[in-house]
Amino acid sequence: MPVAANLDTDIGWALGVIFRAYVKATTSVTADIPGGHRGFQVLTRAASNPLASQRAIAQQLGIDRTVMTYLLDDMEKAKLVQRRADPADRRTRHVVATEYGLSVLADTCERLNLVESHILGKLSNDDRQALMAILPALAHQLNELDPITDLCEVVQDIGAGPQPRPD
Amino acid sequence: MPVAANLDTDIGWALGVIFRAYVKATTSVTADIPGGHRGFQVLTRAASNPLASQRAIAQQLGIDRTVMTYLLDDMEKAKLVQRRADPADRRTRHVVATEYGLSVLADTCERLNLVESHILGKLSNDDRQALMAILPALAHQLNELDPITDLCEVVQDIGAGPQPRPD
DNA sequence: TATTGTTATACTCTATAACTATA
DNA sequence: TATAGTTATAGAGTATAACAATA
Repeated sequence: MPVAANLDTDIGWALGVIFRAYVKATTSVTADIPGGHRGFQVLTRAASNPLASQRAIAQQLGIDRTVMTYLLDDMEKAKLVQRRADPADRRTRHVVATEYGLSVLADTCERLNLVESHILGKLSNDDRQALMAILPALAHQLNELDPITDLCEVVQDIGAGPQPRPD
Repeated sequence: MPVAANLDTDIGWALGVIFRAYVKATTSVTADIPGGHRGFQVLTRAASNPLASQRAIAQQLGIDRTVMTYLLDDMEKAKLVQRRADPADRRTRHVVATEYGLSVLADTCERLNLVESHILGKLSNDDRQALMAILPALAHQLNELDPITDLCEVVQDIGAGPQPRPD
């Protein structure tokens, strides 16, 4: 029986390897920020939109709202951001970056670009530019296309499923 | 102060979103296999190379060797693979897929391709083909380029680091 | 002594639900 | 009633070190 799967065509494997490598490589770069690369992303959102609520940031970044609470607690302790009650709806809190947070962000960005260059290192210029264009576009699509969860329905129509386990 | 970082150019964010979407979407597809998509990858390696040792598979897949032990315990209980002592070096164990394991693998592959198509759904044909070529190539490079760990040295040369925290 | 694999421990993430305060 | 945020708990995943067997 020939096996169709090999690692060269397994996108999941490739994504995992690349993502892990990215996280590993950026760990030292984002060491100043609680939560590492995730804290960095929160800081980015807070800096680019001072009216962003916890919930909005969490949704955009795929972070659970309960995790967001802990993360922001740490980031506030580190003086990177501040929570401010929205006067219009006192349930929601805006996350705003402090001056110090902005300086850390700028510094981190600079070093992050170096790491990204290193990660994408041996790709040709064409390939690199293609990736830098396609990856964010795809991510945006997936982020808006919310219910990725239920692919089982799509998939269960194709056949009888695997053979019963020999017990 | 203009902020250089925005999410559109943040490869880390894009990778995270895409990887999480992939894992989420494949969870139901790989439900037959202990460890989900990771168990699937182990099964793939075992099927494509019956002489692959635990250590070799773990290294290739970026799985800790202690995790590999638990994972293989579960996969053996599920009758998907067997451990066989290498006659040449009795410390190492080969991981071989069972007949049942191969059938589960084939079935899973089929459904996985559907999920991948769905994930890459709205990309143009050109973009999809570009991704399917670049991603695995990059992953291979990163996997061989072992010491991704120490980018701090590269990075620490560029400047004084962030400003001191205001206390 | 070095390596493969196993076991045990602790630590970090994450998911879930219950709770508050607002609307 | 529904929503934003918080808190507490339990579970999964992960890292670490100590250990046995073999080289």
